[in-house]
Amino acid sequence: MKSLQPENNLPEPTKAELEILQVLWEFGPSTVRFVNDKLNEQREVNYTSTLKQMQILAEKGILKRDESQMKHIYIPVEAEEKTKVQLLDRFVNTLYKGSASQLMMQLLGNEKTSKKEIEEIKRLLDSMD
Amino acid sequence: MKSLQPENNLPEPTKAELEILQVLWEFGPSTVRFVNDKLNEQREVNYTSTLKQMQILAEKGILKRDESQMKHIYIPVEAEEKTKVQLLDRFVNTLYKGSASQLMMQLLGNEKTSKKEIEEIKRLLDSMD
DNA sequence: TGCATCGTACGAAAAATATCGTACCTTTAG
DNA sequence: CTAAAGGTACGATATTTTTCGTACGATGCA
Repeated sequence: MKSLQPENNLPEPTKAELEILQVLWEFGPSTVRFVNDKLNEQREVNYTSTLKQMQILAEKGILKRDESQMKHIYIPVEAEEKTKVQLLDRFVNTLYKGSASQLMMQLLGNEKTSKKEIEEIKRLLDSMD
Repeated sequence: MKSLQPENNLPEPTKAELEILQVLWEFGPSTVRFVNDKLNEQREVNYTSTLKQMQILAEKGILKRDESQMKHIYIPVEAEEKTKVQLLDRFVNTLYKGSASQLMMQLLGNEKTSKKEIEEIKRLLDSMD
């Protein structure tokens, strides 16, 4: 049986894994309890489910953990930026054959992208010269 | 057991499903045979696997098919743009809390985004006024 | 000390995805 | 007409991802 997973580098985080990463990015290194509480603000999840996920993430090398305390602290191995860049890169490649400007066009054409956002982007570009 | 799938609208195409959609977008309505051949240029897939996927896509309402011939022709229901916009939207929301400009910053900061791409983007923005 | 509370470990079930084998129908070349 | 080639249908199996139940160790405190 063939695999769809990209053989290359680090494994792509799954949806549930991303949810957890987001919490860690936003609030910094945390315990399972903390992450699970945050998740439950959005949807019901069992504590042990979150625990398991975070253990898996640790196995995969996406998180590391500090076991010196009884309450283990989990920490993302890679910085938020790096992981996001990686995901973005894959996204652009998959959907836009690597063309960032094509992606841009859709962002700009999207009504949900506000005038304010567009202004922000322009300012960014200008400041790059 | 809880579901991670967004309850809202149309189901998000999976990886394997996206592969198929890309072929249809690029080459227009096609037979399973054609799509499968294209896929096999990239990786080994059994004909019946592709067939099954496309049937599932049809069930989900993502593809429709013309059965008037023996060789069924599959056609994407939604236009390429619409589907991509939807995926992009979800992507921005998930990773950047809906901030398009934040996504932009990463695109621009990414070394893989060439000077040429950046120029292209600038031209785009200017032509929007 | 005894027990409620809060933690981790871990196997296994459930769900979602992806792949394939086999049956069987149609078309076509000979 | 018949066999080979090529098509669809569809259940079964694999794989991956997600969730949960149960066991059991630490801690805190009456």
